[in-house]
Order: sequence, then structure tokens, then C-alpha cells
Amino acid sequence: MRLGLCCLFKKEPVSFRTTTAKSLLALPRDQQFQKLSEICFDNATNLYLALETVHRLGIGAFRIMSPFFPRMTHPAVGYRLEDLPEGKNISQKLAASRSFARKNDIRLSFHPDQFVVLSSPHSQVVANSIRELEYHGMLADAVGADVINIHAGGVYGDKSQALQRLNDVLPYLSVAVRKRLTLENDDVSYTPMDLLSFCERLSIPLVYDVHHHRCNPDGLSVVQATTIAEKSWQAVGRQPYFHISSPRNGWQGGDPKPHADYIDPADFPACWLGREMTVDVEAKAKELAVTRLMAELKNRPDAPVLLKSAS
DNA sequence: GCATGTCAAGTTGTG
DNA sequence: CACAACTTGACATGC
Repeated sequence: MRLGLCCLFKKEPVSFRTTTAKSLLALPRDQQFQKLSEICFDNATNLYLALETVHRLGIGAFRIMSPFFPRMTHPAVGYRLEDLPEGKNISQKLAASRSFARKNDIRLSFHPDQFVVLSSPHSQVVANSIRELEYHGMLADAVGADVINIHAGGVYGDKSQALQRLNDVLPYLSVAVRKRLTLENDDVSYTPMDLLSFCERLSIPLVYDVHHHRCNPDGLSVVQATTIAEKSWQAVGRQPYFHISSPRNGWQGGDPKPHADYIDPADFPACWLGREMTVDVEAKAKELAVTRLMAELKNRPDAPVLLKSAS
């Protein structure tokens, strides 16, 4: 088992920059490129630093934030790497990160945000989503990430019709995106049960988020959902990818959906212990939460744990 | 310098 | 019907 960090650090001095379309639009095009070039170069440099840091901490996976190249797909200020003065150097930095991750067995992933909705009935929303996914595919190729994980999107009154639209859009995705695309159960609409047969039929691995499952249950037990999701990865010969988080105010403290700073070890499914899988830790204390959970799982009496740092 | 409001995008559920 | 929650800063602005 390996535990993963999502995007950011709490205490370690690694951070990622961004900018807004609004501020870019105040500049002439060449100055936009200059500014974007500096930000992208800094982010590429910090990605390498992030990988060195997670490796040092014994963390085995890292999720790269979607605005890694800020506003790259924006209709007005979007750009290509080749447009940027430091484009070649930026590519070299990404290649270095790719080598480092491969050499040290750090699994990389992406989780495009809520604006990527392949099941939308609005063609413009779908077109924008494809554009955004292709940006992620380009990045994934460059850094060697094997997962681009999305949600099934909205329901629009009929889940099966929505999933059919998602199905119909898949042929329009490049191989770079399609071979990495995964679906995750969410906390309001699509449960593991909803996605099970769809994922199986299309050979799309299911990223099982146990917190979402607990917020949005479907009759399946955690053990059953784990088994189903695990099979969807084994079917394509890949290591399973799951998510864990804890409710900010506990399970009795109102809305359980907001994430807590740390993971309550009691929320970590016993049936995950000792399995071959990657578990992204979605917790606001970031790397502090991952390292604390690693330590706590090691001490858990109920099952043998093989954490990456100990193996 | 420091505090505060802003930031591309979708969808759903709440107040 | 407007708005917050998903996730979360970092940046731009204004004092």
C-alpha cells in the first residue's frame, strides 16, 4: 500500500503559483507570455521539489494540481508551451520530474475539477471539458502520470441517460486521455453501484472514495465496494487507486462532507490494510496528515500493514 | 507591510 | 431564487 498527497504542502516549503485571466487580460500578449512563462517555470521547478519532498517523507503518490499551467485552456488567454519564452526549459523540468518519479516509484495523478462534465447535455460544456482533459493528457504524458480521475458529472433527472452521453463522448478523447481516464463515486449523485457496470463495460477503472460512499450510500458495504473497485483496476492490469478522508466535525456533527485536517484512523477501512493499492489522503493538513496516518496505520493491531516507507 | 476581496468554467441542494 | 459547497490558496488591490 502506498499513501498519496493531494497537490499542496502545509509545512514543507513547496508551493505553486497561479494567475487569473483578469490580470493577464490587462497585459499585451507578449507580456502575458512572459508572466506565464515565469509562473510555469516556477511551478515545474516546484514539482521536482515536491517529488523530492514526498519521497523523503515516505509518501508514494502525488496528485498534481489542475492549474499547474494556469489558464492554459482559457478561451481568451490560453496558450501553448511553445508560446512561452522558457518553454524548452519548462519541458526539461517536467522530463526531470518524470524520471525522478519513475526512478523512485512515485505514482502521479490528476483530478480535473468540477467544471469537467462529460455527461452534460450542453455541447459547449462538453467541448470545454474535452479541451480541459486534453490539457491534462498533455501534462500527464510530460510527467508520466497514469491517472486522470473525474466524476460522472450531473444527473439531469436521469442517470442512465447522463451516463449514455458520457459513453458517447469517449471516442472524442485522445489516447493520452482515454488510457488514463478513471471515474470516481461522488458525494451527492453517483454511487459505486451506479458506476459499477458502466466502468466494467468500458474498462474504466473506478476510483473508490470511501468518504463519498459513506456520505452517499447505495446499499453496498465498504468491503463490497472495495472488491468491485479493485476488480475494475485488475481488469486493466493496474494498481487500484482509492481516496480517504474524514468529516471535519465528525459523523454526528452535521454535514459530514467537508474534509477534516487529519484522517481519523477509525475511518480507514480495515479491509484496505495490507492490500496492493494507492490511497490518496484528502485532508487539509496535507503532508502532515499523510505522515500521521502512515504512523498510525503501522501501529494498528488489526492487520499487518506494508507501507511503502517500510518496504 | 498587512488585510481583504477576487478568481473561467458546472451542478446540486439549501436557505 | 440567490448562493454556498465542492478545494484552496495565491494574487491583486487598497489602505
